[in-house]
Amino acid sequence: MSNFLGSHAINMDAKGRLAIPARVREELAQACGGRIVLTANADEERCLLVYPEPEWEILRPKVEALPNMNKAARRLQRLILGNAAPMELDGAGRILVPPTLRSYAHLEKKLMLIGQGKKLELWSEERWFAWLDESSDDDEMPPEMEALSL
Amino acid sequence: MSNFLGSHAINMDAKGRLAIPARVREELAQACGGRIVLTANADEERCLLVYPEPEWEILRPKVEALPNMNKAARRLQRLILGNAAPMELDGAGRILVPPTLRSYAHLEKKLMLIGQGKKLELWSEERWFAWLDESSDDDEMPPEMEALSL
DNA sequence: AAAAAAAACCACTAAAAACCACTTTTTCCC
DNA sequence: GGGAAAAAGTGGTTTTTAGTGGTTTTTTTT
Repeated sequence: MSNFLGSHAINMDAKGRLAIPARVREELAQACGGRIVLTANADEERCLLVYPEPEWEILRPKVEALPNMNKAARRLQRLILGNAAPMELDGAGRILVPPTLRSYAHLEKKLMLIGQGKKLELWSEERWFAWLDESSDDDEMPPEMEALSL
Repeated sequence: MSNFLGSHAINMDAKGRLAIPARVREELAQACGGRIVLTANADEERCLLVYPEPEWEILRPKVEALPNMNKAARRLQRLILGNAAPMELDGAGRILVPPTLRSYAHLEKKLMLIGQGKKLELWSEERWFAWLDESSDDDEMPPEMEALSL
């Protein structure tokens, strides 16, 4: 199973194409033959999520099965399913980010690609660094997190 | 079974015709030979729902069978059944949205078609983006959702 | 029967996707 | 450490396909 780590600065060209860094490209080739699904992140951080297709196919049914008379569940479904874009890397190892996703995550030229284990996150560089600077206003931790010893 | 994903910007012409994006058109052709049912969404979001006919025929009896001494159930029935419009794509892959549904969902020229798994949602572009910007005022999550790891 | 509206058909324009070539950076070997 | 070769990243061009708009024919209504 894929295990994405580290962060990479990348540039998007005028057509919305972005070259996946070679290291990541190799991992993607192995995990899914370059077949990925790009979608919106559901929480308040406006970034995109990059799933290898097999990973996405684990997540998708869970999201579709949520009880959608519930408002929070509907929102998650609309964001995750409603923004999902399956795609393949082109001959030069690039992907074309659809305009709707580009504007959702406020992507301009300079981007950051962040490894997150089974998936990757794609941020506007500006927003990534702004987020890093945010005070981690002490939110409630789930018990699994309380028990961690880093 | 059909599995609609992603969002598409589309324009409705002066006659109320709207061209289904080619990707979606292919999925519809496969799922139902282009035979769909268009109806109103029942929750507070004023959008339309697009069902492939087989999918609709699974849903319809369930809605009809609801115990309609209940006010919420009656409302659901009136909206879903009372607005349902079966139709087929025309030769150019377009559908003609009935005027009543057009006004229900406040559809003007610019629309968004949102994949939601077994169905699609059709929004006024303006309303879709307004909804995206809404704060996800922390509604109660169903337990299935609490347990998700995206 | 005529006129108007709706539906089906056809043609043109624009945008997206695939292809190709060049430049820059990195790595390996001398 | 320098040079050469290979790989990676970037940009442009061409071809195909999708979207848009107009026209004609058929049906319905007055």
